[in-house]
Amino acid sequence: MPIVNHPASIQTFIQAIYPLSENALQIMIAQWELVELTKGTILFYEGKTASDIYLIAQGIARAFCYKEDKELTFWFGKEGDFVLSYNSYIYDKPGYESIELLEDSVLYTIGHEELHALYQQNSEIANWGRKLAEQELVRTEERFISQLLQTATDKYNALLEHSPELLQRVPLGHIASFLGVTQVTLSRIRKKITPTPPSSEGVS
Amino acid sequence: MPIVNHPASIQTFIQAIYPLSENALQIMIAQWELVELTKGTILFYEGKTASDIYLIAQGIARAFCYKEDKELTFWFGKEGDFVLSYNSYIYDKPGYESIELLEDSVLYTIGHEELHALYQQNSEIANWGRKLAEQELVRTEERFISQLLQTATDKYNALLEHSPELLQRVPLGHIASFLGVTQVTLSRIRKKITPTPPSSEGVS
DNA sequence: AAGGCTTTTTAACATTTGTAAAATTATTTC
DNA sequence: GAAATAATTTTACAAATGTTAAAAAGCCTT
Repeated sequence: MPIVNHPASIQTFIQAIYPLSENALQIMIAQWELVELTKGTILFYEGKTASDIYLIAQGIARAFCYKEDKELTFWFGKEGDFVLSYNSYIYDKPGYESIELLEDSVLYTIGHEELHALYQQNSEIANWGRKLAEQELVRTEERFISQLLQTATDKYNALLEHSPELLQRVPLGHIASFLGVTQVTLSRIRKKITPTPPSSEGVS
Repeated sequence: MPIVNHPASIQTFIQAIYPLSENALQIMIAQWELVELTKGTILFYEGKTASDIYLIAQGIARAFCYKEDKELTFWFGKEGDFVLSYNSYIYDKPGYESIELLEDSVLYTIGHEELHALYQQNSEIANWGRKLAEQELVRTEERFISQLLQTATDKYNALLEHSPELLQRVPLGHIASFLGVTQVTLSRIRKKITPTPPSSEGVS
């Protein structure tokens, strides 16, 4: 049984970054390949140099690195997100993070060389690549700022509001490290927010 | 008296991002304008929408935002760095930060519209813009990761090693907030690192 | 070089978060 | 549906950092 019946088409995801003409779009999508990968698959290994880029059509992924021997999750990607190790890709050097699928997933993929060739050959696609990097930059900067400005409680509430489904799909240990606290602290936060889980009796 | 006698030329700074052909380079630099601005000048105001981009030829700047009523410095720029509020520029919305010159400075500047027009008209410049965003992304991501992985002591030592001049040019209050701690904590860190400032007597 | 301003350090205390281990709750597997 | 496994919460204590205020050191300016 396929993981999804009707994943959003790759066109939709690509056009969401920066609109391309029909011609540029066709050149672009011809280079992407559909793959289905299972939960637990590592898309990118720490210490390796990036070679492939992914686009998530269905599924969820996380990027993490190690502090001492604890895993630190610092990024989640879901449908419509592009997956690559920018630090490895830009400087063509070993990356410091691993990227793992947290669900059975459907992805589109393209090699770095192929994408780079498209950037050189088509100026619309070059501008598409600029927009992708710019959007990713702003997302990263906003996370960085929120790390500075917001308490873990603030950030947990923001998650509750903007990505409630993430809390359903991802173990709390990963969420805690994403918020920059231990799981114990996250538990304390959750307890404060839901003061006493109301007993089911007496609730109409 | 000019602030500098021989600032590095704009060509050098632009080519450092991504090499342009002589033709593209000329198109590019024709649009940039030289300005001298004094210490304390605000290049970008929180709440405003970005309109100009700067390149620092000589000087130093910081980006900061407010947490309650304390200033939080989260970025420093020096010679060769480009200055813009990406979050405001990308989505054409009010930015959350202000950017201030910490020294009398020499800068090159261009309007967003002009640069955007160059991206559309010249594919080399579009790829230049992609590279700029990608490099900025990696810098931001690396700072974000170091915030997660490193203690304030680690980060201070890294500053000492990689940007010792920054510590000379910038007040410690700004450095402390850049490292994500209070100035009191930074003082404690410095005390540990330089256990007892050796008295000048007896030192040959 | 004396006074006034700013920057940096120190002190004492309160608060928060981390650590490690146990207890509880959910989920899976047979 | 009982046992086994994994995930989450709780507890008690230790360690690190923040807060507020005062002291010390640096620096301009006259």
